[in-house]
Amino acid sequence: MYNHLEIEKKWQNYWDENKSFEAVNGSTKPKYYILIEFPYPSGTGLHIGHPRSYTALDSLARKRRMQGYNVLFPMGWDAFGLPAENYAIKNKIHPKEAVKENIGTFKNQLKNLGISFDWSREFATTDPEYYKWTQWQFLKFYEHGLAYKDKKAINWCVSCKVGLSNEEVERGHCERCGGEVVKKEKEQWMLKMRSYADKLIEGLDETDFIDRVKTAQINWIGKSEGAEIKFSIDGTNDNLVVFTTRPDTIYGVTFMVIAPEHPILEKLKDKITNYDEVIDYQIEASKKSEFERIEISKEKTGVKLEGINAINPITNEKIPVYISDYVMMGYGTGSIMAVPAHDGRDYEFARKFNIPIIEVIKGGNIEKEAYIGDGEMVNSDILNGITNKKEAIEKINSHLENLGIGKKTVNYRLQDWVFSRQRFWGEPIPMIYCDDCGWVPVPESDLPVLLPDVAEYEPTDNGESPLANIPEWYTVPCPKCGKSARRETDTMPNWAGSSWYWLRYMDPHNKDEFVSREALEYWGKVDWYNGGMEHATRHLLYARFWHRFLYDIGLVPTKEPFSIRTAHGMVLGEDGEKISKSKGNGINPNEIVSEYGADTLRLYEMFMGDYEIDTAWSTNGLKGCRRFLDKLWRIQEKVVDGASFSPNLEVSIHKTIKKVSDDIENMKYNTAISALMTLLNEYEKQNSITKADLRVFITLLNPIAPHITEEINELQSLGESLCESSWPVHDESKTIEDTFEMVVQVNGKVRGKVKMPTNVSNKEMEECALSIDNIKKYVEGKDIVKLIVIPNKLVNIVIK
RNA sequence: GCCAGUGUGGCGGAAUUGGUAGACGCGCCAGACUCAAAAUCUGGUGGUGGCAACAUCAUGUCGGUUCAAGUCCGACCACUGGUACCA
Repeated sequence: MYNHLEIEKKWQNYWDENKSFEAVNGSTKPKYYILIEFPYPSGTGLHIGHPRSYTALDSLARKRRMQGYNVLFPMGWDAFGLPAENYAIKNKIHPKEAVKENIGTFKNQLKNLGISFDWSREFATTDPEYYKWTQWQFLKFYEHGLAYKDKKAINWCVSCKVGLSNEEVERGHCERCGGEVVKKEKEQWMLKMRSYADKLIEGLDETDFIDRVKTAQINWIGKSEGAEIKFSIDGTNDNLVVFTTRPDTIYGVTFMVIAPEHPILEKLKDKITNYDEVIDYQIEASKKSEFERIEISKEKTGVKLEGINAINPITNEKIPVYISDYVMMGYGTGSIMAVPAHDGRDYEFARKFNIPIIEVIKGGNIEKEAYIGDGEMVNSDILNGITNKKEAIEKINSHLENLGIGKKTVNYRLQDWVFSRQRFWGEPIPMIYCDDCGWVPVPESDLPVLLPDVAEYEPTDNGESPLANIPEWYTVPCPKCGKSARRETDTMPNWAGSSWYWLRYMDPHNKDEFVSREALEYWGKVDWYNGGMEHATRHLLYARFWHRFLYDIGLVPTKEPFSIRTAHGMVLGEDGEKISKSKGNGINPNEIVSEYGADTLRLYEMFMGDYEIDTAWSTNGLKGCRRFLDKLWRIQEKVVDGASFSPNLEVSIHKTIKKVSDDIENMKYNTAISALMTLLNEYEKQNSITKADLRVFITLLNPIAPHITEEINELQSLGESLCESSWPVHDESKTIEDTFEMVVQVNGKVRGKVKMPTNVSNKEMEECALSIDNIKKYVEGKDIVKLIVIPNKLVNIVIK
């Protein structure tokens, strides 16, 4: 048994005092930038899941340093956000006080884990010196026309009283509080992320993100190619433009549907004879929350617009127009051409409202259901007889284009980023509204726009930010004309500060620029970025958009911010369930560290399973890891002088160097550790081991269990401290055993095993295989059809 | 519905990418040490049959390819996460 409390503190102090992990800008060593998502410093401290990703990337950082890299492995705090604000409301203290306290707790916990962060670069997104530059970058978006204010029906969380982006809504509920989300018309600052949709898709080619992250992003952006087609309204000059991915089915259009909120209704109200009914339906639809619209209304509802008809531009037939909430204003054009024969929703609607159904693709039975498969085109004039969908679409597209009634277009699921939050604890949006000049940006020299020190942080009931209650804060002279004007009182979303933080780490104390050009050029891309899967369509998308914009305006030298992106699995409770307060299945990292030591916790979290996959916590498993470290501690009794490996350990050592080196690169820490366990078991069987044997072992283990390995290194005087040593390199020729166990199969079943010298000829293997008693038993009296020999592995005898 | 992931002993999980299924760890059983316990050490440990050698079954299910399949192909089932009247 060793005293982990003493040893771990000792080495943590050593690293601090020696600045062992500080990165140097402009060093001649090759650079390597490792990043983990900085945490939100909550009041409850570190979660047992945090050390999993932190240790993994810490191990990589420590290995890279030993491999001679100038490693940047920074840490900071994503400290704006609702929890701090809610805490402040409850306890009547300024959120910045709560944040300060929580950061202290977190930092202390991280230090106790021995994570090799470069603390000299630490900052929080709530530091005015930092958010000054977040505001500055917002002004750049504004300057380049990518930030605009618009009145839009946005997602509104009823209980937080705050607008949310699409990315923040989960199944119709607020992702933070779980409260109901409704649509609400509100003036919002928006960032034109949609115009970056293609760049965000293409940019993925320049990254090494794991596939499931790439797929999640591509799906979220939701690119869909199709056509816009103009349908005129009979007897008017008005048109309805629809978006469709299947223009080839246009001959099957028997009605149109428009969203209840569609602006054309207002325009046509004099022609619509049942306008009262329309209004009733609109009111009904607006009362439904997004959630209800999806979950409850399986049954199609709608109202026919009496008194008007649309004209199918290709057949010139009159078709009815309906409003229905199954068509959304927010996607496409808010109106569709309905092809009931070949679309499930249109089919349902047509059945309910007794609308004719025209088959245009052969292959299904339209009496029973809509047919969505491929087939021969029928009832389609110029398209008749075509069986290839692509061909049909191309033909009709060019036909429509020639007639001037349609054109190819692309639609995206991705929306512009709703960038306003009606909250106190966020970066103030640096804009001023003047009655005469309109929106005027705050001059750069006036940045940062600081948050005021006040006592009340409650949002107002009319949906305004708490800042709207503070006239002495928001009343300012217009920067343009000097007249009294009003600051924007909304603040930025929580995602703003995390959309460029990796850049600031490169040059965190710069007072003149958000980051210097030299630092940007030197550090380039983040080489390896790790974070949770839950951020694949949120933070990671915002961050890439933001960075790409900075690239486009020449502020950063790389198109994409991150090269490798990995995602860790969650640590589940001992019961296999997601850890939550209500289940009471939480594990306190502080207790684990003080009882078993940081090395044990680190080792266990790396050993518990595949890094990418969720795994249940097991205190017994943890104890097993401590047992391994105790064994390592005891192995010191066997050490004798010796500068080379023990001859009977040499092969195992070289194999282990290779295995551990490869496994760390591939995030397969669990098998790296099991290889080390196997090697230690071998060491234990020896009467003595050399200093070289021990030194290489603790060097390989050091990235994962840095404290105990440094201590043993010092106690046994094995060499300079491990954090200043080099990573061992294996000798391939020494990884080969001189014997192997030959497996002998008969018809693919293992029937015998025998030890053979490595690299014997195929012939010798065959002969030896056939001489085994148990094999003879099977082979006797049978014909040998084939003999398959895999050198240094097996012989398979195929008999008949 | 669609997209992604997962499915292997009592448990967490391995399997060199088509070549000994179950590495390593946990748990359990037996033994050693001890007055005793803990700790530690040694041995055993997928099921079934057998004293044993060995045989046989076994990687969610069913089928296929192959000398050989956890791994490849085809159908399906279950769970988890994401997403959704997306036209």
